[in-house]
Order: sequence, then structure tokens, then C-alpha cells
Amino acid sequence: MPRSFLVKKHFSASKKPNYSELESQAVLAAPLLYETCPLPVIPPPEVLGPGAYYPPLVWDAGLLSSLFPGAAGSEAAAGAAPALDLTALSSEDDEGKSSGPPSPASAPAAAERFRCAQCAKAYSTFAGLSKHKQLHCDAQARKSFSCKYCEKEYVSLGALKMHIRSHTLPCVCKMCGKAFSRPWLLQGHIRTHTGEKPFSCTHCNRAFADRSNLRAHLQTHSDVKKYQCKTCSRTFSRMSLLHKHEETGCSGSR
DNA sequence: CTGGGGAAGGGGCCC
DNA sequence: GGGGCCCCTTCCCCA
Repeated sequence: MPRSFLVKKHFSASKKPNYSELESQAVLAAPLLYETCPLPVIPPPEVLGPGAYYPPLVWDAGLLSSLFPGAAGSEAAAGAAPALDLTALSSEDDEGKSSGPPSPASAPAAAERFRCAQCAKAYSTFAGLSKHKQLHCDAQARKSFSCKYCEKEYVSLGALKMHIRSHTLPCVCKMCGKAFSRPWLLQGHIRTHTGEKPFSCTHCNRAFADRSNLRAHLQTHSDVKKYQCKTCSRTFSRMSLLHKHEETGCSGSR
């Protein structure tokens, strides 16, 4: 993935990278500018994929604990559940938690007692709902948290939120309008405006705005280059240079 | 063409 | 769980 995939705008025409076409135009749907870098934005439901707002409906620990604080562990919930006495569960909120374990003790409107929270389809028996979920909705839900902007899927909502930021780019430079996914990326960018270079080389006193760039620079002082071609044994200070060397066709001699 | 600097993105770790 | 930070990596540009 081109790194520029996450960057919305290039205001410097002279240095506009020749990036490949974006895979998705969805980025354009992101808000253009924020006055400041706000706190992490939790995207609206239309931004997050269905999985984000409808996490797996299997009887996992998270769902269980949210519904039944006393019950721990998805194993118990999955079916065996010896510790989970379903008959003891309250039925007061059966409508809202219809995907939860059944409450056999209660007897509300029979035909719609068991409703799938994914597709809202109702079943008169828990077995019917279970079968439905197993065949249809659980299969989708297990995909976990998917991004609506791209194909990516994540196992946790936190990871997805982090990823979504690379689409929404909430951190915007006030000076040039360039947008970034994370505050520290913006910080680094701002240094390009201010000229601040807090990282200096102990060998030559040359200063850098980015620590990684200093690290790369330090390689130039090193007699032993870190990256070596397996074919010709030629060494390079950077992996990218080695890659370039290999891609252009190592002659095998040096 | 090569090497180096600049800029930026993502994952992972720690608090 | 979220934010900050570090590290690694990649890409572009220029001398």
C-alpha cells in the first residue's frame, strides 16, 4: 500500500509524489479540515463496517459479560454453560437483548421471542434462532471489525478505530492543511514548517527532524554497512538501497 | 546511477 | 482502551 494512501492533500505541487491511484475514493468522504487535531474520532456507523457496530453475536465473553455480568467465558456461554442458569435470567429487557440467551421462564409474545440482533429476524424458539445465526449471521459477524473504507478487517474495535483514523485523518496542519492520522505524525510534519530539528548526530552535529532519519544518517558514518547483498556481498547503508540494487539486477560481482 | 536526506505510514509497546 | 512514543520501512527528491 502506498504510504500516501492515508494522506488526503498535497499542497506542495513541486514535491507532489507520483503515487499510484488510490484504491478507494472513500477518503474523499472524510471531513476536509479540522481546526485542530481533535481527540480520536469515532466514526459514525456509516463509516464503520457493519461488524464494527454489530460485533460478533456469538456467545463470546464480551457479549456475555455485558449481558450477564456473572457469567464469564465464552465456553460456558457457547452451549454447555453449566454455570449459566438461563432460567434465572431476567426477561425484563428481552426485546433489547433478543440475541442473548433465552429466558424460558418468561412468556412474551411467543412468535417473536427470539430475535436476531443482526438482521432482526424473529424466531419462536431459541433453537430456531441459533440455527439461523449459525447458518447466516454468525458467519458474517465472525469477520469481526471491518472497515467500510477498505477491505481491512481487525480483531478488535480499538485496532479498527486506529485504522479508521488513517481514512478520516483527523489531525490537520493549520499551516498547510495537510492531514494526518495521528497527532505525532502531525508533530513531525509541523517540524518541516518550523525547521525544528531536535535530533542531532554526535559525529557531525548534523541535525534532523526525525529520529529515524538520524538513525539512517548514522549508518553513513559506519564503516560496516548494515545491509548486504547475498549475491555479490556488496553492502548498503539502507535496506531500500539494497532492494533497489537487487531489483535493478545484481550482476553477482562487485 | 548511487547514496543520502526528508517526509511519512504502520505496527507494537508502554503507561 | 486510548494516547504517546519508538522503531522500522518506504517513497521521493536531489546532489
